[in-house]
Amino acid sequence: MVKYWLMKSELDGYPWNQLVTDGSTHWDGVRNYQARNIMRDEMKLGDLVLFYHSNCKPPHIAGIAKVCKESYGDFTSWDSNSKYYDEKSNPEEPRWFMVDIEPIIKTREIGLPEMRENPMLEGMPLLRKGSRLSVQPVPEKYFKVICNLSGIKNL
DNA sequence: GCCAACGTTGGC
DNA sequence: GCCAACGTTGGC
Repeated sequence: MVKYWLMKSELDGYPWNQLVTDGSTHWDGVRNYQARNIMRDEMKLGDLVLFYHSNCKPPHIAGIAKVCKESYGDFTSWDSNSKYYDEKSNPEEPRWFMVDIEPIIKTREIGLPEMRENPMLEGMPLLRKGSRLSVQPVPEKYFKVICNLSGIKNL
């Protein structure tokens, strides 16, 4: 059973185009337990991911990606040179986890204001006040709406 | 740059 | 286990 997710990336940090250039990437640097638990326990091979650009005007969905490797320890967490270093994490007992994703298809840029205005998206976790989770679930119905807004028929 | 909404830390 | 202080996220 395929599940759906949304991952936030800053436009000037790791944008969609970079993911396309790289072919796939490991989602390192998540240091929030809720987001970690989702990656560690729930994201499975083949799950689909809305790739969201934050910290830009307007914030928007940029593309759809797919989980191409399930969770493993975030190696930046035991790299003392990394800005994501955490002394309490190590390869034997990783405290932080990541998954790999690969790009599937670019969407139309669907801005946050447009999404807020769309009654079909009412209740989507991303649109909740104070929603800060960088990795979050997307109920299937909302994912379908996003696809429709982009003219994407079959994935 | 502001600030609301969280999440984390640490004293008690 | 409570909660004040502090830090971060991220829209605006």
